[in-house]
Amino acid sequence: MAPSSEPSYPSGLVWFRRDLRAHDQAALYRALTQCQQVYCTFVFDREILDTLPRADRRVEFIRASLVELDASLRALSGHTQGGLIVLHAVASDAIPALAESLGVQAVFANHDDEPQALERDSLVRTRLAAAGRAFHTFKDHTLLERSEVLTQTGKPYSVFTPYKNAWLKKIDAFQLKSYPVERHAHRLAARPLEHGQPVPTLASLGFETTALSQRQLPPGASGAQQLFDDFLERMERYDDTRNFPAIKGPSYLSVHLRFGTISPRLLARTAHRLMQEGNPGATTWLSELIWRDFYFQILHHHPHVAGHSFKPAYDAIQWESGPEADTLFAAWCEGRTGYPLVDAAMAQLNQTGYMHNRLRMVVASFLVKDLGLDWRRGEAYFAARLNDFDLAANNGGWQWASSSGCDAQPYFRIFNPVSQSEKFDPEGKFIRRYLPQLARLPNAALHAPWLARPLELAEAGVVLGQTYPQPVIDHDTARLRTLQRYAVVKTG
DNA sequence: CTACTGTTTAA
DNA sequence: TAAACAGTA
Repeated sequence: MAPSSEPSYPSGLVWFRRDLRAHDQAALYRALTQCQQVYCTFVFDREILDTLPRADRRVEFIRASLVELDASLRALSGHTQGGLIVLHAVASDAIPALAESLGVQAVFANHDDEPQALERDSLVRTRLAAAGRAFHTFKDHTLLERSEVLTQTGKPYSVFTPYKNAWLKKIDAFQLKSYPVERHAHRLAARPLEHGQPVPTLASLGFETTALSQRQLPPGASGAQQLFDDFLERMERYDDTRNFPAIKGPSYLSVHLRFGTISPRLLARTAHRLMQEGNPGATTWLSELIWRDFYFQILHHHPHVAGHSFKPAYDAIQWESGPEADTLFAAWCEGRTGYPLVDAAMAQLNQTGYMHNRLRMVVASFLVKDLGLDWRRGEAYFAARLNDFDLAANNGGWQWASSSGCDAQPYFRIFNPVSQSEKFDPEGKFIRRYLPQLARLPNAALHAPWLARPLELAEAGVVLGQTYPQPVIDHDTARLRTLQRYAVVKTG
C-alpha cells in the first residue's frame, strides 16, 4: 500500500480484541492516520463467552477494562466525540454487520495468531471483502512477530537462546517506539445514537460477579500502570526474587499483557533501557518478554502445537487413562495430591486465577511426570483457570514441562516436588498461606508431611488422610515409570 | 537558494 | 533508527 499524506478512507472501524488501551495501539493509530472518521468497537464474542462458566474473572476484568477504554477514547477526542461501541454477539457476524451499518470502508485490528482467532478473522475478512470493505491487521501485542526473526538460512528459530540473541540484535528504538495516537485523536468519530449504550453489565452478559478483588487484580490501563510503577522499584531485584513464590518478585503484569491494557512496547523499552544501564533484573525480565515473542512465533510457524506435540515422536507416549487416572487428575486440579507445594500452588490458581511461574513448572511437571497424565489435560485446566491465559505461552510452557516442545526440558529431567519445595519455599511461607491446615508443622516436616514423626503431626493438629491427604503417588516409583513411558521417544 | 534545526513518519 | 519534511535564518 503506497503511503499517502491524505487519509485514504472517509471512515474506518477499529475492532479491539486483546489490545484494550487507547494509547500506543497499532490498529487504532493506523486507522486514525488512514481515515477521516474512526469508530471503535469491542465484541463480547458469544462463541467464546458461551463456553465459559457463569463466573469467570476474565470476563469481569475485560468489562472493567472496557469502561476505562471507553472513557479514555472520549477523553482523547475532547469528550465531544469518541467512545466505544460494545456488542454482545458472534463477532464474525457482528463486525461485518456493524461495518455495514456504519458505512465504513475498512476495519482495522491487531494480529491474533491463535488458530480460532485466525479462522474467525479470515471469515470476517471474506465477509467484509464481499461488501467491498478492507480488513487491515497489524503487529501490536508482540515486539517482533511471525517471520521478523529468522535464522541465517531463513528458518524460524526453535531454540530460545539463539532466538533471543537474534531478537536483541534486531530490536531498535523504532520497534520499541510508541504509536502516537494522541496526535490524531481528533479523527475519532462520535458514537452513533443507536449504539449509545454504555458498556453492558456483567449480569446482562449472563455472568455473575466473582470474588475478584480489585486490589489484587486492578483492571484497565490504570491498573496496569499502577502495577508497573510498583514493579519498577523491584525490577532491579527480579533476578533474585522471581523464583520464590512467597515473595513479591514478579511484575504481575501477565494479565495486562494478555488483554493489552498495557503496551508491550512501553515494557520492553523500559526494560531495554534499564538493561543497558546495567540493571541485572531488567535483563532477566526482558528475557521473559522475549520468551513471550518466542512462543507466539512458534505458534505462528507451527500451529500443530495446539493439540499436538511440537516433536511428533512424543505423541506416541501412552498416558495414564481410565477412572484411576481421572481420580488422580481431579486430585491435581483440586490441590489434593498430598504434596504441599503442588497443592498450595493449585489452591493459589483456584482461589485467585493466578499462579506463580515457578509453580506452573512444578505442578506441570507433577501432572505429567509424577501422575503420568497427558499434558493437554493440564493445559486445558490452566486455560480455563488462568486470568492471563494465552494459548501460545501456555502451550509452550506445558510442552516444555512434558519435554515434547521446542527447546524443552529433557524427558529424563524430572522435578522432585519435595526438593523444589525445599529450594523455592524453604520457610514454607507460601505453603502455609494456602494450606493453613499445615501451618503449624515445623519447616522440616512441611515439605513432605508423610515423613514427619507422628508426634510432630499430632502437635501440629495434622491427621494424614483426614485433615490433609496422603500422597497420591510415590515420587521415586513414578519417576521410574515415567522413564519407561518416555522410552518410546528415543530414536533408533 | 542553501544550511540548519527540530518534528514526524515508517511498521 | 533513518529519512523525509517543515520552517526559518
